[in-house]
Amino acid sequence: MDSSTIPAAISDGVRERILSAARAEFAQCGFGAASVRTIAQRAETTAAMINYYFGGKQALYDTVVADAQGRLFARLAAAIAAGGREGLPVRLALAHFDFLVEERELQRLLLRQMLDQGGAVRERSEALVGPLTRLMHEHFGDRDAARELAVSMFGAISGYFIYEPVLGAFLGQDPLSPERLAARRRHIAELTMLLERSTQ
Amino acid sequence: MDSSTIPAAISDGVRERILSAARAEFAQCGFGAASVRTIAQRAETTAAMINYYFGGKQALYDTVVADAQGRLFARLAAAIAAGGREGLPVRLALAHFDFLVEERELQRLLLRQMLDQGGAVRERSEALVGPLTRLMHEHFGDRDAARELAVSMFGAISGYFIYEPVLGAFLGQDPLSPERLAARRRHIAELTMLLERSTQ
DNA sequence: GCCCCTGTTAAACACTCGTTTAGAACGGTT
DNA sequence: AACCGTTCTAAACGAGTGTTTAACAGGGGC
Repeated sequence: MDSSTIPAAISDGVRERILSAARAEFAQCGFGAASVRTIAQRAETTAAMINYYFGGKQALYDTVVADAQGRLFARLAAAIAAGGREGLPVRLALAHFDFLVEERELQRLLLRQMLDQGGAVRERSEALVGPLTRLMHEHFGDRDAARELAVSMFGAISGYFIYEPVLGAFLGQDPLSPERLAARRRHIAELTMLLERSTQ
Repeated sequence: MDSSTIPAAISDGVRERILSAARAEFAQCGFGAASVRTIAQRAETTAAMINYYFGGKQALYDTVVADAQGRLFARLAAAIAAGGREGLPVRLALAHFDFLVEERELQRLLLRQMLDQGGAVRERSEALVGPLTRLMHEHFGDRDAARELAVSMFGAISGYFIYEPVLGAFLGQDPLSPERLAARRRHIAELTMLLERSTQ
């Protein structure tokens, strides 16, 4: 919610306002249910401006999604580049976790993209997953067990946020409170180290 | 895809045809992007029949979602009721895994529901999560570590299917092939036992 | 002065949406 | 026979969809 109003007031470039409004709206409603008029209203413009700057609803969506994918990948790449072999799994896991905490909007966006256009994601995923996979192989080899564990860790990390609406009843407290997030972060780090040891 | 055509041919009750067409369409497109006319076409009827039998698009959606939630919960409850304390975590994990393998459509449906109407899910989750949580507490006590691990396991299991479009590039093979699914199932069981031991 | 280009607006376009309505067909009851 | 409720169809309704269009400002170059 903040990300559509506050940045809109700071930078008053129409293109940027549309982009951040679209990010919020697409994340909230998905591509099909989002309306260009609503996006324009959030960006304090008219719908025609969206076509003027981006060429159409689909092109705007593609821009927003590519941007989000790039941001997530940059975060993970930075975690890999940060240090040596030591503690890399924990760095990767925590980078993913922190990304999801700070950019919950982008997670919704990318999740929806996976649900809506799984096929399109499959085609483009080579460019995104390829480099990350290669870097992982440099560090861990290409053992099946390591790959399997990596999938489990990514699922465990993002699952906490995906199932957040249901976790309140399960955990007995707000899953997104600072204390809860800190506890979850510790758990993720410990779990990663435990699993790392188990493959050695 | 099959679930909309084959069952429609078997049972030719209009109400049932609409239900299974709606399940497929809502899972594929989400509530907002799905169209009652498309659903009617899949069910070989007219859109007016949807209002005649269900009262409207929203009511049809609610029916479909409640049915899906009930099916998932029944599966998990059966896994809990199946035996004693011994091996319960593994039974629960594998029940969840098998549910997702057999009913991928329902997973998409419930995932979308969580994304689209997180608030509504939060309200209704007590009825769904409550009994399951109570049963878990009977078996594991209400230690924080056990709850945290349960969340991780649910995430790891469902994450495999959520990220399926991307996993092909990461794993180097079709994530949904029978051999791959069998390997993943073994991994889930081993992982669950490993984590169970770690909390004792 | 005039002209061109960029940014912006409001109106209109054709279309789809969910829902409502009037009426027809049908089987069963009286 | 006439009547009834149920099931279904086809058409229409108003609202909202993405996109296009024509007109309009305003600044810089000639």
